Amino acid sequence: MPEPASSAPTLAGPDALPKTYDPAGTEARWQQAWESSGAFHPDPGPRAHAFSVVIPPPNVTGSLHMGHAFNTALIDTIVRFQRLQGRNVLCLPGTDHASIAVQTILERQLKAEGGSKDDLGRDAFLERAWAWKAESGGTIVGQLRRLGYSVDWRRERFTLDPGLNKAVVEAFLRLHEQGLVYRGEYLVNWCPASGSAVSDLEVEMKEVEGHLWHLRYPLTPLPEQGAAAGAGAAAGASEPEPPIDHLVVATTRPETMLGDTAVAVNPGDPRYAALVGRTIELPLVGRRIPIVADPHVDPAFGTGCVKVTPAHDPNDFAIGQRHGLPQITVMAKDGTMNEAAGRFAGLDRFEARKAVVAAMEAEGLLVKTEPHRHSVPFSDRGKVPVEPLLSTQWFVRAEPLAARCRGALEQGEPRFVPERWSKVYRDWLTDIRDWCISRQLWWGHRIPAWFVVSETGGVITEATPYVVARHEAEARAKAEAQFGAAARAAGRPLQLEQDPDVLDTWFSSGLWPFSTLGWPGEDGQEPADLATWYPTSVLVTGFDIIFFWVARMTMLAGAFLQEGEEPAGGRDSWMPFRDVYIHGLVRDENNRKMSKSAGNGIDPLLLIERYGADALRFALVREVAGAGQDIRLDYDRKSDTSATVEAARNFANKLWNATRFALMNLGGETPASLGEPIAAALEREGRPLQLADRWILARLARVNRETAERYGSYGLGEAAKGLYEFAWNEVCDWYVELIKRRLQVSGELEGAARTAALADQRTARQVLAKVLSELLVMLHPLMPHLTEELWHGVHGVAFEASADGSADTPGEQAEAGSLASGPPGSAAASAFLALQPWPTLDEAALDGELEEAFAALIEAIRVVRNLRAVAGLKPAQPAPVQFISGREPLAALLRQATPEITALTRAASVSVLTPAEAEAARAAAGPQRALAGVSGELQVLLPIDGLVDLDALRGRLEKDIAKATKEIQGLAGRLANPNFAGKAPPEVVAECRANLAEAEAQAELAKRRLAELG
RNA sequence: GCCCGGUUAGCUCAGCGGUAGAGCGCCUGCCUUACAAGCAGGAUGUCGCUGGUUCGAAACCGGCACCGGGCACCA
Repeated sequence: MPEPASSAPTLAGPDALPKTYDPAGTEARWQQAWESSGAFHPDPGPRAHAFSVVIPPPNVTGSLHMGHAFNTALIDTIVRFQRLQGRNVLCLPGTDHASIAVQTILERQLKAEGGSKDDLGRDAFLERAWAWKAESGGTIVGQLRRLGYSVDWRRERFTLDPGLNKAVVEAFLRLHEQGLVYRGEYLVNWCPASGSAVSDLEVEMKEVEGHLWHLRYPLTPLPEQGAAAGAGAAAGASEPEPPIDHLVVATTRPETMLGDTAVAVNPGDPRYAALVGRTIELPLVGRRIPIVADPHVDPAFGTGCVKVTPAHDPNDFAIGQRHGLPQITVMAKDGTMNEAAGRFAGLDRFEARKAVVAAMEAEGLLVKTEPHRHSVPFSDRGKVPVEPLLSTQWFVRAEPLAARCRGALEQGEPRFVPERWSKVYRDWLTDIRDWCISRQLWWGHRIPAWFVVSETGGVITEATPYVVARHEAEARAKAEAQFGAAARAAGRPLQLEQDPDVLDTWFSSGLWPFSTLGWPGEDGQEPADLATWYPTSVLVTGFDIIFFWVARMTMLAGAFLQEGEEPAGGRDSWMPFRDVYIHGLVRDENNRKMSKSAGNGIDPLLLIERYGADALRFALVREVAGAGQDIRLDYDRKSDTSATVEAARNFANKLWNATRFALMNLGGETPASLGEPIAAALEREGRPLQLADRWILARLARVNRETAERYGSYGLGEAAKGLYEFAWNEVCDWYVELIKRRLQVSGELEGAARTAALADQRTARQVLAKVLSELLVMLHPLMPHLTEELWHGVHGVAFEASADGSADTPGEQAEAGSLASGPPGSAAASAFLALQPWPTLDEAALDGELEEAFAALIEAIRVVRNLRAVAGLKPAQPAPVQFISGREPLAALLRQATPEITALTRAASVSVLTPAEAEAARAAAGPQRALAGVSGELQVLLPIDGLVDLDALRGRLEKDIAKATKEIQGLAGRLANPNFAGKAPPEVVAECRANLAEAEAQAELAKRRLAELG
């Protein structure tokens, strides 16, 4: 093992650290250190101090995509901030078994191998599924770690693991006891591809170009003529119309006609009123079916006649219920026609469609075929049209659960961020339909129901009685109690068979916020984790699963975390989360949602390898300023690069170098050894805070306050942007530049001058150390690895930590480019930046006036630089600078900052004059050729006769004049309006006047200078 | 049909009553001993259209157009 290079933290020499930040080693090292020290393993404690998040468990369907990285970045930023705030933070990770998705993948694999799940058998199939889970789950967990997720891996859960299964069984049982789970035969969405029922939510309507076939259905002839023919009011007064002998119906699914059991017309439709009650001879089938009147039929659409197929269409099903029509199923579960379809039996449903149309045409019953664009329900997973099919399934009665949630929402629970999503949630909970939860799949939670098959000849039928139980023994006991005696009397031993089906994945996901915390617990004892961390503080997820997941969680929590009217366990709410932070989706460069199936996903690992996890995180979070909005990630597929992430990487590099600069200039000291820069104390010591110090400390305090406020209220993008600007545009661009002169005490100084310079140097060092250190803390939630590394560098913690030899340190620690020589041992775990307190806000440092004044100073320097650039002065060419200002605060500031101005503008000299002094000088010496610029009321002159490009100067002045003139026109126009002066607030009017005066002064100055150029 | 968003610089987006901002890109000049993944300077917009409210509208209200999304769905 290489020696934990004692040279690495020798930060004084410029050679100690490379010029560019290399994230790979740093990130791996800290991930390892955080984990091995248990930094993110909280213990249960008082609820008051707790903060908890359960992560949305990714499906074990392969690997993570950018959406997960985005979600992770947001959650981790939030929980890391809360940790810095001193909360007892639990962030609980896990994965979801994704029943149908995983089964689909496995079946596809088997098919490719020439087999099928039925060849394999249920047990072997499940074995294979678990092997898949191990692999995919491992990949995903590895990716989450790579992002630096500060979760408690000890508490990692999988929706199919034993603890969660216990919760699922318990939930099913209790819902069943409450009558909220029932079994029955209904029309469900059947996915022929996966051979299972799916819920309404798993169906996606797609517009397709289809046909509308008009079919002629002959009426059954009346036994005797005339009786009913003239009875209809429609016939009117005139000639009796020829008697109607058929109806025409239109359909998009002709094959379903084989299951027709009626034709319906609107009850108010005069054309057909007389026919209601008569019958039709169903073509191809020969069945005699009634004509019924039902308000569902729109008389204006098509012919106003609708064929009714109760077993194959939801609307028809409802009509059938109203009229007591038989339900004839003509299709099998694999999407082929069954025996009831007569000669069409065995044909695939789409083949049958063609065959039925052909047959009707052959019989002269096809009236016409129209192209017709309409919506067809497709299965989300199977990607084929779903078939409404009658079958016996388990359902959750949704309305009572939804009602509780609607009630809670009226009380503001949960709080949606952004608020508008609450409406989407509420609307879905209104007029909700029952939830079909059984799936004809193998991979999932087996339904805890046992059929007493001995009661129905050894097979499961719709009529077979069942018991719901926690396990087979309990089922047997229950069955024995209910059916035992009768069965013995009848001489047939009780025979049980567990329901072969599994539960909808979302049933187990719906329990996630409490099942992961130990619900339902043992023997009625409340689990400690549940007591501490339920309700969770916030759920962070995409808007696309508000119905699937968010609403299911609130509904199920309402069933279990409530005792009577009160939340269980003495909590203040049964809701699984206080806030729901809804974010958008990550879209690709063409604004398409990134998804695996669309093939446009970007592997987060690719970007992490190129730019670092911190850069990716920062880039993603920075993009979310308008929360709830989708984010578009630019990406060049040819080169696997992203300008957005690259910019974040550059920021990381900027921080690296700022720290490098500090370490080279702090003389080996740390914030602790330097001590806090306290204004009063420094004053007493005769080395007071300088202007720039006070300014940056004022800015630091304000940024501290703003950032904490933003992090705490889901303004993560704004927090990121604010810190970026502060770090780069203020700390680096100005503060560091301003103090360079003070940090480098010249060796030529002697005696008292040297003592004073060294004292002032210490002041600057103190401020720099404080600003940098606190900046790193504030940035930590966004860029955890880099800040952890730099913070250790600044604080010199690495020295102490490496002193013990770090027995378990991996070899890579000593690599070049690491600030810390190694992660601290467990004893030093609390020395992690991740576990530091948020910097105390220094209220006294806040100074709005100073910030404003300093902004003016910066602007003045900018004007000088601009003038120099316009005049084409060489960067190194010194030039005198003259400021003319009548405003004392600024003038004083300029005088005070003369050394800084000199350094930052390459000034040969700096003088600050009042307008009167300037006039006097002018009168004495005559006009001088000079560059002139204006910033507010401040005039800036660079008297550099002979050095300048006169044409460029003229151009510049003419531009100034034009600009000022335009401004004068606008402002004067406003002031000329009597209503403005009368109605606008006085301060606005005053500001307007001041601006006008300044603009006029600017124009005049520029004109004068132009004239003086000759 | 119902309900949400969006339309601002070449691109991605902030701003949400006081006469336009950032990042990237672009142009000019700089290897200034923290950083060329950088520094300094610069250019760039009838703020979708149209009425209205207001002293004042990118912002508030009405209408329209276009783009995106969700829900429901008539055979």
